[in-house]
Amino acid sequence: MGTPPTNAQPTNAALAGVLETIADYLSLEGASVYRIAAYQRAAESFREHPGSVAALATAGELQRLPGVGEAIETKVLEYLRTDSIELLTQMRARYPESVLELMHLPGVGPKTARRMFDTLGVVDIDDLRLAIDTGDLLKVPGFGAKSIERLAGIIVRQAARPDRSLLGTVDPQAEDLLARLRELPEVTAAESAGSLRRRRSTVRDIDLVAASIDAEALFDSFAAFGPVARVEQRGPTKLVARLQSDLMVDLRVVAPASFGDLLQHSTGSAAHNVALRALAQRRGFKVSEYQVEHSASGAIHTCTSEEEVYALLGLAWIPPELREDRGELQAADEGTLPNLLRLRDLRGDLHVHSDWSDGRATLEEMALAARERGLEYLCFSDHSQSLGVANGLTPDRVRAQTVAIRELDSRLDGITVLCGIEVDILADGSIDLPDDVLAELDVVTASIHSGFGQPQPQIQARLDAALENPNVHVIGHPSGRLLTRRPPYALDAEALIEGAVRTGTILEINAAFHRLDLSATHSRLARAAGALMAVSSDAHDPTGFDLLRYGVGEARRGWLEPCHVVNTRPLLGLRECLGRSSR
DNA sequence: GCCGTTTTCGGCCCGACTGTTTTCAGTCG
Repeated sequence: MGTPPTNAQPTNAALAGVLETIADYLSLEGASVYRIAAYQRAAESFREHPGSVAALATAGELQRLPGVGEAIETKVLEYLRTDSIELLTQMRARYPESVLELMHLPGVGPKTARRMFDTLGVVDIDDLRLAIDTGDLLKVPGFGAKSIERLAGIIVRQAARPDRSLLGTVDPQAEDLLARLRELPEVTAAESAGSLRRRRSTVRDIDLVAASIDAEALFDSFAAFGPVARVEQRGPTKLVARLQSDLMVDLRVVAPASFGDLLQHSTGSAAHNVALRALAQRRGFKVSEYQVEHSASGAIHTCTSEEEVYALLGLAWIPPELREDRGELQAADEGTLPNLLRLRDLRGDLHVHSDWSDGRATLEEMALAARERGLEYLCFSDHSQSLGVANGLTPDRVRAQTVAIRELDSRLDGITVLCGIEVDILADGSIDLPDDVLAELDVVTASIHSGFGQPQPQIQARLDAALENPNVHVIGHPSGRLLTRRPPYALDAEALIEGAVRTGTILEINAAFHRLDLSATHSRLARAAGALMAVSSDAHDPTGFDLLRYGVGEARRGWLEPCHVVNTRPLLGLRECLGRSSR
C-alpha cells in the first residue's frame, strides 16, 4: 500500500515481530526447520538486545548479534529502507496473515493450518468455528471426531486465557503441588523445572519432575490432588493436567537413577539444551532425559543429580537462572560462572511503604516484619505529594514522618529504620519535592509514575534530571513496565545506565512480581557497565517482604553477584555508597 | 539460515503423547 518510510526507528520488539512472522510463514510453507529456527533465534536475539537493533543495523554491525548472518541482516536493512520485505510480501500474497492465528492454537501446527486452508479455505478462527459447526472439518485429512471435539473446546477457552502468567502467581501453586508430591510414599524426589525453575518473570505452565519406580501410582495420586481439575494427557512417563486455577501442569516421572538427567532436560531452556547437546556431541557424548551416553563405547551413565550431568561433559553445574544460552556454557567450561546473589545475602530493604501513603500497615508493623525476616535495616519510601491517589506526602508530612521514624528507630532493637521517599519525577522533568526536604532524608528513590506515553528524548530528559540531582540516590522501577499489562515507557536503557554510572546513582531492581524492573537483560548490561543496583521489595504490607525472592531471581538472571547489589552491604557500607563520592 | 576444538560445507537435541494411521505424522517442550 506504499506506506512511506518514516523517520521513527522501529523498536526491537517490532523488528523481532517481523522476523517471527517470516518464521511462521516459512513453517506454513514447509521450509527447512533449520531455516525457520534461524529466524526465530534472530528474533529472540533482537528482543534480548538492550540497545537499538535498528541503530546497530544502520551502523552495519547487525551480524555482531548471535544468530544473525548475512541473509537476516540484508532483510532488516531492506525493512528499514523500504518498510517492507519482499519475501514477506510474497508470502502474504499466498496466505492471509490470519492463517497464522490458526497455527498458534494449541494442538494446531503449520501442517494442520495449511490443510484447513487448502481444503476448506479456512482463513481465521471464525471460519474454523463455522467449519466445525457445519461438519465440514471432517473433510480435512487427519481430522476425526475426537480431534474436532478437542479443537472446539480449545476455541471456546482460548479467548479468555492469557498466554503467560506472572511468576509470583504461579510459584505458590507449584510449591503446593511439590509439597503434596513429596509426601507421596512412591516419590523419592520432586522438583519444579522449566521456566519456573529458571525464574522467568512470566511462565506459560508449571513443569514438575519426579523420581519414582511406580509412575502409575504416582499419576493416580496426582490426579486426585485438590488443585487438579482434570487430566488432559497421560502416558507411561508424562501426565498433563489443568488446575482449578486454569493453569496447565506437565509432570514427568523417571526412575530415581535418572532424576538428574530428567531435571536437567526439563529445566531447559530449549536454547540451552540445544547448545549443551551440541557441545556434548563434540565431546563424544549423547545427552537425553534418561542418560548420558558415551558415543564411542556405548557406555551409559545415569545421573541422580544435575551436577553429574554437567560434570560428565566437563562443565561446572550451571544455576538454572543462567540457562538461556547467553554465554553460560562457555563460563561453565572456563570456570568463570558468577557467584550469584542469594536471598540470604540481602541485609536490608530500601523501598518499603507504610500507611503514611498507600501502604496497609504502620511503620512499626513493617519494621517488625522486616526484623522477623532477618533484615538489618529498612528504609521507608512512601510516595510524594503529586501521587494524590496514593496519599503522597507533602513537605510537612515528610518532616512529620521523619520524626516518627527516628522515634521508632530509637526504641527498636535488632533493626535500623531509615527515612526515605519515593519521589515522583514529574511529567515536566521536575522533582516532586524541594531539595531542602530531600536533603534531610537517608535514601531518596526517584520514580516515574506519569507521562508514560512521552517520546524517548523527553523520558530520558526526566531521568537525567533525577540522575543529576545530588539528593537522588536511586532510580525506582526504571522502565515502568507492568508485566502482561503495560509495556515499558520509551526507555533508552543504555543512556540510563551510562548516566547511573557517571553520577553514582543506584538502579533499583523492584521485586514486586508484576514489575521485576530492572529486567534481567538490563541488569546484566548495567553490571557490565559498572553500575550498582538495589534489590527492593516495594512492600505495601508485612507479607510484601516475601517478594524479595522474585527480585533476587531476576537479579540472578542478570548474572548479578552480591558485590553488584548495595543492600547486601552492612549499613555502614551502604552509607558509603549513598555518600556518592563520585560527584 | 547460521556456524566452527573434526568442518567455510554439512551438519543442526531428543524424546513423549495423541489421534488416526495400519506403521506414522503432527505437535509440543
